[in-house]
Amino acid sequence: MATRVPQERRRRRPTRSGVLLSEDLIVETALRLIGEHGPEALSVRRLGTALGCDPTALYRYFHGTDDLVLAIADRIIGDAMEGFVPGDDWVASLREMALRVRAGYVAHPRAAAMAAHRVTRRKSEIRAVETGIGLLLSAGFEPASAARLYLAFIDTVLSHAAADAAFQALPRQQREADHRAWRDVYQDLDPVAYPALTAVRPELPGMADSSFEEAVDLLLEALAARAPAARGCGRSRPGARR
Amino acid sequence: MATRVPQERRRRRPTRSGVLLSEDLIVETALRLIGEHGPEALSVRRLGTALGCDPTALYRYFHGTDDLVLAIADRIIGDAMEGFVPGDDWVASLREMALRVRAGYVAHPRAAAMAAHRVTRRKSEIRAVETGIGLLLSAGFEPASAARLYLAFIDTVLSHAAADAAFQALPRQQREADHRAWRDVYQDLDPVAYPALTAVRPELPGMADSSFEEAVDLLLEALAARAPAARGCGRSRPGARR
DNA sequence: CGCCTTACGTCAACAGGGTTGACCCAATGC
DNA sequence: GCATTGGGTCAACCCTGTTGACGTAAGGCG
Repeated sequence: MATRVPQERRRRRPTRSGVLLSEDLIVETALRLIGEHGPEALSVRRLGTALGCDPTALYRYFHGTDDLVLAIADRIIGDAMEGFVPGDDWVASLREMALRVRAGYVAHPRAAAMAAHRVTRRKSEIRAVETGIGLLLSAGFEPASAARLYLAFIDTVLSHAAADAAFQALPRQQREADHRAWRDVYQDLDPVAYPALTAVRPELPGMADSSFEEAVDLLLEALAARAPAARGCGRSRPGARR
Repeated sequence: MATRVPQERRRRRPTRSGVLLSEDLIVETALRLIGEHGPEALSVRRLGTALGCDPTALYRYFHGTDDLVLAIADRIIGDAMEGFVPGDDWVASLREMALRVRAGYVAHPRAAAMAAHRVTRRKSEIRAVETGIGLLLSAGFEPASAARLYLAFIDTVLSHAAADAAFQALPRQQREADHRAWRDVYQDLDPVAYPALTAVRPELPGMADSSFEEAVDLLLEALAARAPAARGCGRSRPGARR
């Protein structure tokens, strides 16, 4: 099979059910499908029926599942960052970027779980990188530091977001089991063998919650502390948790 | 099918090829299989043939794929943390924990990619949590802070490790394409539309590398800065990158 | 020592997945 | 209006996890 996907103009023909396929329509349908019928709903075959076309028609638009996934990922990034304009405060701006990306991923857990660690090399991703590195440059970092630190920042954001998304993407049963684990298993431990866990026992149920914001805040504190145009050292926590 | 998995003693019978199955043997074989034949090699059926038994025999030992995955994950944690003893320097100790966990995950990419975000609720995981929280308590944090910050720390470590593992787990073709993206796509951008990216252009090929250590160092800096028994504010970078 | 129970290895089958090559119609360029 | 060929369709292949039924041999017990 020649999986040649010309992205020039195309010579589209209405599908059996009358729909005109397009890259955008496919990606949108994929996201809708995931949103409506849960994380497991994304498969070439189901996507085909949802679009009212033969599943294999998709191979005319994407080289394969992977290609489709990258397109979906870039769409999520684009939607999440839509309307975002970086403000004067670079720390606050990075923080908002982080929250937006995470929200976008959690809204599409299954897709995010597949795509979060990839390089989409598409429009929206490139724009986001441009914005982020721009913010660090505006903070006074050298180009080399800016690139390196942006990578550390965005990787943390993306991987945390992916973790949250992966958790959302679990079948309800497993999700609840993981959640209960902190209440159940970790509650009945031998105090002698596990003194630290015993000391923090009341806090353990909270371990099931996401640590996303705390992690981002810690990271931004460290960045602010390292910034040439420093924002001070001790007290620059950009936001309180909970 | 009654997926009842008694973990008491069992009444084992040699398999058709003469092997005596056991939970440990299955987990070890799974890890070996992944290590030898690549990330795609882990499937119930292949695991069955590797063990010299019918694939469905595994269901006598694990409730399903998920259960098996959790067992594998805990084994990885256990192997990675084997022989680790926390030292006097809590920052250095946390740093070593991070590096060990990451090394363990990257060594078993496919398994890690499936399991990194789960709560195994098994022996090795519990021991690791005990150690980590103990370190933060020893640093002088209140129990509530210790639990919360440990969560932020370990989630960052785990999700970064998972990201690295997920990348390793990609088919070679996709892995190389993602890697090349930073050299190719991101090199030929319009300087007017993308000033920041143009400013850091020489640094972009490095974006393909892992930012794990940088992120961990940033996080540990922030933790050290927040610690009651402070290690000082500005200059506590626990390790230099590269 | 030998029976009975039942754990557990095996087998066949099902539903779903991605991907392919062949087929052929109709939209487009000339 | 004709030739070209993009692209929608169909059938088929091989993979996956999971199940219920089946029977054999291991272990407890008399």
